[in-house]
Amino acid sequence: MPELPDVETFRRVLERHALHRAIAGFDLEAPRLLAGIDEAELRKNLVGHQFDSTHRHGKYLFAHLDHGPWLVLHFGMTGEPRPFGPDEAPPPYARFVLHFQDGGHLAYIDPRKLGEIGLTPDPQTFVREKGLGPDALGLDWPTFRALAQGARGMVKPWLMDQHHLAGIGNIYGDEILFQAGIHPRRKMEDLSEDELKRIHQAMQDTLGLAIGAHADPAQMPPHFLIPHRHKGGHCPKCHTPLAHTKIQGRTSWYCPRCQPP
DNA sequence: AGGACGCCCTGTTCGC
DNA sequence: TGCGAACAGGGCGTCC
Repeated sequence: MPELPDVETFRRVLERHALHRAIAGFDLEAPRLLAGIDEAELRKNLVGHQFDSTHRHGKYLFAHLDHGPWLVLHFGMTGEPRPFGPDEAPPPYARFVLHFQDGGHLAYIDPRKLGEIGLTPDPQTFVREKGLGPDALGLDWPTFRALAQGARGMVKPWLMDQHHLAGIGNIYGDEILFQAGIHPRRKMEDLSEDELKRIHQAMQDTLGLAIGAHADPAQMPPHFLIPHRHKGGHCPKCHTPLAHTKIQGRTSWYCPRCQPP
C-alpha cells in the first residue's frame, strides 16, 4: 500500500488524530520494527510527551515531539496507522500501539513487519543520512530534468530508486509510465526531452489525483491503470489486454499498445 | 554501474 | 477440493 499518496494520506490521519494528545505509554509487539533505537530509549522519548506537527518525505512519515526529536515511520509493504477509541479493541496486526492520556489510541498495523520505526533529530538529517532524493510531489520540471540528465538504465527502476526521487513505488511507477505512454523498460538515456516532460507531468498529475482519492483504488479516476492492474485486466484507454513483465523482481503492468517498447 | 536475485516477514492467490 | 508454490504496493545487500 504505502507509496507517496498513501503515506500522504496517513500523514493527514496523524495530523487529525495524533497531535496535541499526551502519550501515556505504548505497546510494541514487534521489536524488530525498531531501527537504530531500543525500546527503552523510544519509551523515554515518547511517554509524557506529545506530537505537535507532521512531515512527509517520500514514503517516510515524521511526527514532531514537543521536546525536539521526530518519530519516523516507514510502512514497508503492508503498514498503516489506525486510530481507535478508548473502548475499542486494537485492530488485527497492531504491532505498535500508542496510548494517549485521554484514553484513545493510535495503532501502527503491519502484517508483514517490514516497516520501520525510529527517531531522528529532524527530517532533513534523516533524508541526508538515508541518501533520499527530493520528494516526488511538487517536484518542478527543471529539477526533474536535472535529475534525469545523465541517468542510465531502465526508466521504471530509475523512478522507483528512492535515491533519485523519493516516493514512487511499484504501483505508482506503473501508473505514471502508463499515463505518460512510456514502456517500463525504455532506457533513460534514450528518452527525448518531450518524453521526459510527459513523465514529469504524469507524475505530478498522478500523485495529485491519487492523493485526492485518498490513495483508495476505488476512488481513482476512470483513466487510471491501478484498478485494472491484474490478470485479465484491460487498458482503460484502448481496451487492449494489459501485459506484464518482471523487472528486478517486481511485476510491471503496462499497455502494450499505449506503451510501445 | 546496471540489473538480477535473495532475504527479511506473513497473508492471500494461483495452479496443478 | 486441497495443498504447496508463487506472489504481494519496500529496502537492502551481494554477485556478475
